[in-house]
Amino acid sequence: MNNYTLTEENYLKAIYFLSRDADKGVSTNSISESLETKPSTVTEMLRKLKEKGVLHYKKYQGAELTEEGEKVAISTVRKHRLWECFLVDKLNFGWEEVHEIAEQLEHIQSRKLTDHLEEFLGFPQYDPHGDPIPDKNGIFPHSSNLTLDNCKPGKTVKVRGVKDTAPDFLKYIAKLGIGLGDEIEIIEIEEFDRSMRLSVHGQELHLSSLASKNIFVQ
Amino acid sequence: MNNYTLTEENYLKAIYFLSRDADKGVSTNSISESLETKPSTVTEMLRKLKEKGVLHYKKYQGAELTEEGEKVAISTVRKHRLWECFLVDKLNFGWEEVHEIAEQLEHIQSRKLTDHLEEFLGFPQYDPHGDPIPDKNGIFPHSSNLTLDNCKPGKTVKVRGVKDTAPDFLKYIAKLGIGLGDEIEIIEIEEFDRSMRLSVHGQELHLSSLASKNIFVQ
DNA sequence: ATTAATTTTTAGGCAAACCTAAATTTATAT
DNA sequence: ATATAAATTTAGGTTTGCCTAAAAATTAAT
Repeated sequence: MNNYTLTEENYLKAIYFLSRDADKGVSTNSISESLETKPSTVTEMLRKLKEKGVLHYKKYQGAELTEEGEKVAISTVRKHRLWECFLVDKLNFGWEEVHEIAEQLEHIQSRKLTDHLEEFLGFPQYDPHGDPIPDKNGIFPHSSNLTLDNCKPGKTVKVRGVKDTAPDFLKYIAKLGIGLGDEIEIIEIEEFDRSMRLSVHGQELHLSSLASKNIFVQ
Repeated sequence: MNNYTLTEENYLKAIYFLSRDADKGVSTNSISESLETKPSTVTEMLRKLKEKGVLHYKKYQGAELTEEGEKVAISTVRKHRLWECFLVDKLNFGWEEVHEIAEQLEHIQSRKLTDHLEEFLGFPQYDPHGDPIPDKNGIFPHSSNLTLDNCKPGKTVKVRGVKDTAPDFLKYIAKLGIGLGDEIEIIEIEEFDRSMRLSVHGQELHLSSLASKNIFVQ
């Protein structure tokens, strides 16, 4: 998880954010725009990062992070947001002036530093801009409002929790084979009732919008 | 004063410290040793830094910082030591494990960050190793302000005076064999009461934190 | 004062990240 | 279906900071 250059971390972070919107591979051009480098530079970097095993990449097909790549990206996001908390809560910066400084601080390498900082700040769950802060295992606070019904077809998401913990509901989704940490692929959304066709563990199933609104995902 | 790369800052810092010992120009070899790079690399860098106006340099004559170069070096030292205070005082790091992290943090560029951090820490004058912290104008605290209780195990310091000159106290330390100009080596600091085990004239002795706070050292 | 040893510099290269310009592939429009 | 446009990749360069090996200057030793 260590041993990535500042530049590599920035590429991984950019791809991480871009892949939330576009649900195919992230395009060379979009990365180039986001990082303000030329597309040719991005191509070169993608080949290198693929070699390193942090992303999947095929010529002209765009990039997608591997698990390792996502770990690095999330760790960088975590550091960025914790430092923003520090700057605003402890050093009295305005929330609008901390981004640039946090861009530098997010690359400081010391796991222990990050964890101690988090403790010192009282384990904040959101940064001054309201963005969620992943914990040391890369888990985002699940009250982040992203529920399954907000996801688009084609997306694959991870179950992070449920809003209403009524036993009946828990039993219901358990029966369907949906549990914490499971990967759900959204195949289709029925327009008239917002119900969903999903794939979980290779099994296809159907979920009402009442249920999907109650499942927190990431 | 801005716009120096991480590497440049490290060269300037190294030359700054080396020039305290050697009072001629700082030699290529000593810099090379200090930074663990090859002498040829140093030569190249010296030419570049001379161009930038941060040091004087003539072939085979060694280097000396200009006023601007010293400013940059001192600013870097200031940042390093403030961050060390932060890590030890706020994040509960041990004083012996903070150097490496501070080496990274010292290169974060934001004047405002440094000054806010200093204020947040309560304008400390010495870092956890007992080294003086220059203020925002690059002025070091006069060393007569350093008291023994601010020094760390392993350090050897010289007695420069006492804060409170009550006769009882003077008699007390005289009895222990501590006098003006004496060299004191700090062997160990007892965590719970900040009392110290010292070595003076090869003799080992024990001193309360009340006493150590009253002794000026250098 | 020469020679030997040491220090420093020069010369030529390498890797990381960037660039421009040209070629190629994919997507779009008639 | 073909032509055009857009996106992407390839090819060849640049700068920063590092390296090794060889040459030159300085310092030390007889």
